[in-house]
Amino acid sequence: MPKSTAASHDQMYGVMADSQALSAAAVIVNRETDPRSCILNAAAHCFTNQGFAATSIDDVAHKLNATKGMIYHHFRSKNDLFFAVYRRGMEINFEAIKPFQSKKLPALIRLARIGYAHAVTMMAEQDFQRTVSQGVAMHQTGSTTAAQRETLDELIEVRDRYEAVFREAIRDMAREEKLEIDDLSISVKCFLAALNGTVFWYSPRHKNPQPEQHKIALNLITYALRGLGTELPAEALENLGEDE
Amino acid sequence: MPKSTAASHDQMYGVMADSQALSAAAVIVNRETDPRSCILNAAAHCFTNQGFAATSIDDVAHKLNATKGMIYHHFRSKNDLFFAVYRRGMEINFEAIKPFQSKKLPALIRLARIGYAHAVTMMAEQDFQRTVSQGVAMHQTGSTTAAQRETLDELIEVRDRYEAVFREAIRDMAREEKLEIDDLSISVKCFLAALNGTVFWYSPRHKNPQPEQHKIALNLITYALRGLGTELPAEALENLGEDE
DNA sequence: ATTGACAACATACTCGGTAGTATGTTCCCT
DNA sequence: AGGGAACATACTACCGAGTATGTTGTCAAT
Repeated sequence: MPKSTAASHDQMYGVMADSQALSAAAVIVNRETDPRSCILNAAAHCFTNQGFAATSIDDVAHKLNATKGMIYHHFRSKNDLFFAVYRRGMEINFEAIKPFQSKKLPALIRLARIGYAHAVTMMAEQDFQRTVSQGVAMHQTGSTTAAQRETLDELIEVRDRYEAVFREAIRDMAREEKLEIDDLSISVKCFLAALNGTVFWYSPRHKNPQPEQHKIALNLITYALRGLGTELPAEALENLGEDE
Repeated sequence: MPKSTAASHDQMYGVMADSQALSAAAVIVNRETDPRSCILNAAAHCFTNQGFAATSIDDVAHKLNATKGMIYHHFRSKNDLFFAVYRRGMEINFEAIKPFQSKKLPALIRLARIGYAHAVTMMAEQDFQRTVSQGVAMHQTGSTTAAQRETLDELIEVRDRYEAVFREAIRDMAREEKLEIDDLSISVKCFLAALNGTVFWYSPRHKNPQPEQHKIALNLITYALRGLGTELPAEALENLGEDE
C-alpha cells in the first residue's frame, strides 16, 4: 500500500516493481520517482505489452502494487494517461537529439549524430517508443473519438516537428555534399524507418545493453546514410556515441 | 440479412459494404466472394482500424451487414479469426514475390524484383499487412495466452521463412557483387524496414493508386538497395513492375 | 495538544460492452 | 418430410472505464 511515510515512498515503488516486469527483457528503471512518472513508466510498459485497448487501468495499477484510485488521482482518464505517455516519449526523443543539433557542424555529422542518438533511444526506451507508434497508428487509421482526435492531432504535430529535424538535416546534408535526393519525403521516411525498425525485433540480451545497442546503432546509421547515397568517414563513425 | 438466394449472395456483400469502409481511404475490393474471404477482408479492415483487442466480433459482422452467428459459423473464436487473417496476409506476400524467385537471374535483379513486389504489396494490402504486424508485436511482447502462443509461434515461423527469402537474396547478391555486408541480420532488417515503412504513413490518394504505388516502390527499393551498398542499373530499374 | 482541511490513495459500485454459447429460423437438397 | 448448412437472435458471464465513497497521513491554525 502506498500509504507510507514520504521517506520510504520512492523506495517502495522500486522494490514493488512487478516480477513480471523484471523477467521481461526490458527492465523498468525508475529514473524518476514521483508517483506520476512511475505511473507513466508502468503504463508505457503495459501499453507496449498489450496495446492500449487490452491494457486496463487495473493492469497499470497492479504493476505498481497500487490501485485504480492512484491512477485516477493523477490522470483523468485512460486516454489522458496514454497521451501523457506519448508526450513523454517524444520528450525523450527530443532530449536525445538535442545536444547534436548545432548548425555549426557539417550537416552530415549532424545527421549522423542525431540519427545515432535516435537509434539508441529507440532501443533504450522501447516502451515509450512503442506507445508513440501506437498513437501514430491510431491517428492514421482514424479510430478515435472526436475528443481523442483533437489531442492526437496535437501529438502528431509534435512528432512531425521531430521528423522535421531529420528532414532539415538531410536536406542540408544533400546540399553540402552536392547530393541529389529523388524525393525528400520518402527518403526521410526510409531513413527513419531503418532506424526505427528495432522496435519490431530488438530485445536487450544483456544486463548492460549499451555496447550492443551502440554496435547495432552504428550498423543502422551506416545503412540509413548509405540509403541516402552517402557515407560517414571512418573516424567520424568511431566517434559516434563517445563525445557527449 | 444474408438469407437470400445463392444468385444474389455475392452481390449482396459488395453492395452492403459499410459506408464507413468506403469513406476510408482503403476501399474494400472483394476479390474473393465466398463468405469466409469476405469475413477475412472485413476483419483485416477492423483489426487495422482498431487493433485486435478493440475490434469486436460484432464490428466485423456489422461491416458485412451480418451478425455474429455468421462469424462464429466460420471461425471458432476471435483468435482463430485473427490468425486466419495473418495467414492470408503472409500468403499474399509469398504470392507477390513468387514469380521473381528464380535463381537463374542475377541475385541483384532477383532482390530488386522481390523487394519491389514486396513494397507494392505493403501498400496495396495494407489491412492484411497491418494485421501481420500486430501479430508480430503480439509475439514479441509475449502478451499471449498459452493457446495463442502455439499458433503464434507457428505464424512467426511463416514470417521468418518469408524473411529468409530476402536474406538469401541479399547474401547471394553480396557474393555476386563482391560486397561486404557488415551484419547480414541487421542489413536484412533494415532492408525490410525501409520497404515496410509505408504501413505507417502511406494512404492511397487516388482511385487508381497503382502509378503512385509504383513510383513510391521505386524510391523505396532504390533506397533499400543503396543502404546495402549497391544500386540497380537504370534500365533494370525501369523494367521493375512491367515484366510480369 | 487538538481540530479541521486536504492530498493521496484504496475500495465499492454502476453500467455498458463483449466473447462465446444456446436456441431459433429459413433455405436447400435428398 | 427430414436433415443439415448458414446464418440470426437471445442469453450468460465476465470485464473494465469511470464514479462514488471510505481511509489515513500530513500540515496548519488555534
